[in-house]
Amino acid sequence: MTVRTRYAPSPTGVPHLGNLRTALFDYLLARHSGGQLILRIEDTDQARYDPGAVEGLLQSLRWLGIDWDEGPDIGGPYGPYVQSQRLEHYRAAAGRLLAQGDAYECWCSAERLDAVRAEQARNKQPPKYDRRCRDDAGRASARAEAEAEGRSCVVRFKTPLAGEISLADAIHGETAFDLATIDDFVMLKSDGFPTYHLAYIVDDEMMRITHVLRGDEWLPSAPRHALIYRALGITPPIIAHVPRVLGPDGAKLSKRHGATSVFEYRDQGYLPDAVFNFLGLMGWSLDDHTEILSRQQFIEHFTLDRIVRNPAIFNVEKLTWMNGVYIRDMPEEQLVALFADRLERDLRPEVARPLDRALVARLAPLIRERVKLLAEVAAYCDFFFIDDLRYSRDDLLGKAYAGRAEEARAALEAVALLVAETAWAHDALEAALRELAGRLAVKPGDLFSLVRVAVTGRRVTPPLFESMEIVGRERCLARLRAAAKALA
RNA sequence: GGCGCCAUCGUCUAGAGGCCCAGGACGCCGCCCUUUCAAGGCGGAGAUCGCGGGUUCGAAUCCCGCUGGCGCUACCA
Repeated sequence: MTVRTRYAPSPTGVPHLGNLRTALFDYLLARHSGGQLILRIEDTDQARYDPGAVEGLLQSLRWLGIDWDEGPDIGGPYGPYVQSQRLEHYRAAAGRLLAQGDAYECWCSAERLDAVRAEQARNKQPPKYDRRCRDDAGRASARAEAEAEGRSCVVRFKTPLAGEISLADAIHGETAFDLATIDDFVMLKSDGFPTYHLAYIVDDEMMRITHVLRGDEWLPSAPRHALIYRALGITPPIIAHVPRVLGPDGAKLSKRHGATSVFEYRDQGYLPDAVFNFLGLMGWSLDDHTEILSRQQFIEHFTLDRIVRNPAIFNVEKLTWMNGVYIRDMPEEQLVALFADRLERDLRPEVARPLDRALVARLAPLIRERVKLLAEVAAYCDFFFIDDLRYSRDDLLGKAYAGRAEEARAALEAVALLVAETAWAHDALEAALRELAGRLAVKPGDLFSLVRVAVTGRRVTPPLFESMEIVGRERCLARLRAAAKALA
């Protein structure tokens, strides 16, 4: 039997990292076993429906490099893959359940339901539907009221009043639930749309899904699902309730923890490979030491039994570290393209575009091991592109030359003289400046710092002499003289 | 209130009775390298394996209880 997994998000907002992690697991499981990943849109909540969300969902998956075999955009043999287009199937299933006596119509008003729950809460009772419509008499009177008010009904499952139902979970094992604690839950809403419980079961069955991965917040509803499977005569798929991804304070990941959408990470310059790797390790591990895994390795090794049970707290610092690893390990050519694109976006507007790729290619090796986020690139190398450097007098003088502007000015003049005549190679430049430092009786590092700011406008830069070599003699000279002049 | 899930360094995790007075990674601290910053190398601090009982010659690993955190308890998913 081929494995068929599905990722079935609700289009209710921006794609969330936690959800994406589940999608990643679905993808990995499918690819590991040579099966298929199905994408299905669960838009059964008309109130929360966000029309732009589907496109965002698709984009975020594509960005992460997760591809699917059937879905709303590409179709497939079991379509449509959007639940709002499959209402007839849910109605048919509900009809069957009704006919079998496993469900009943409930005509109670929302107001009555609220009142019942409020009363239960006052009495410290578990809030549950009081089953007024479960028997014919109650239903008839409720129906009369409803029809007088022009309301329609919902369809509820007729949960057995007593007994137990047990269910198997691929991660949590077997759990038994007391049926007495389970409500007569709604399967079909009054607007004709199904609830999640009915819809996913009908679809998974029709779409031949073999493995269901979902957040473990669904675990408490699983016995309801077991009831539906049984009543419909469906053999349940393998179900795995995966632990969730939480914010740093242990609460549900939300905007106040910083970025929750993949797009924000993408825009900051996190690489899809790094995010993929990082997410793949949230709740799953290969062994006791492997941190960096390629997509292929993930696919090769991913199995359900190595998913942990406890929730994972999202740790951006580790993601950032990992991103740095990916930047350092990336093929040169690819990195240059990435840097160039990013620079074209981040550099001051007066810098002419497109950028000189050959120049980017020269500077890339100088900064690649310093950059953890693409967003940092410009700060490391903007001086290669900009001549109008902006720095303060204090920055220029630094600690070493603080209060000794005249000495600094003289030193810069001397450097300029050397720079004008030294062979244009970083090692020659370094040798010359070291020698000058000796003559000036200053520490080489102090002199270099002065020159660094004069030439780059920054106190933190790639290696100075390699940078100067790339900036070029004339531009270096101009910058040194400008700095000296500023100190005069 | 009811039901359920979870519980190893701050964080991600390894661990499926002896290999563990608990290993790796991020982060943190120190040293080395060094023109700044990184990267890299070396070293360190950091978990009485939530607590209490069992079972066992022996428990992070099995059982029970407790505590804590979280989730569900909607005509949301």
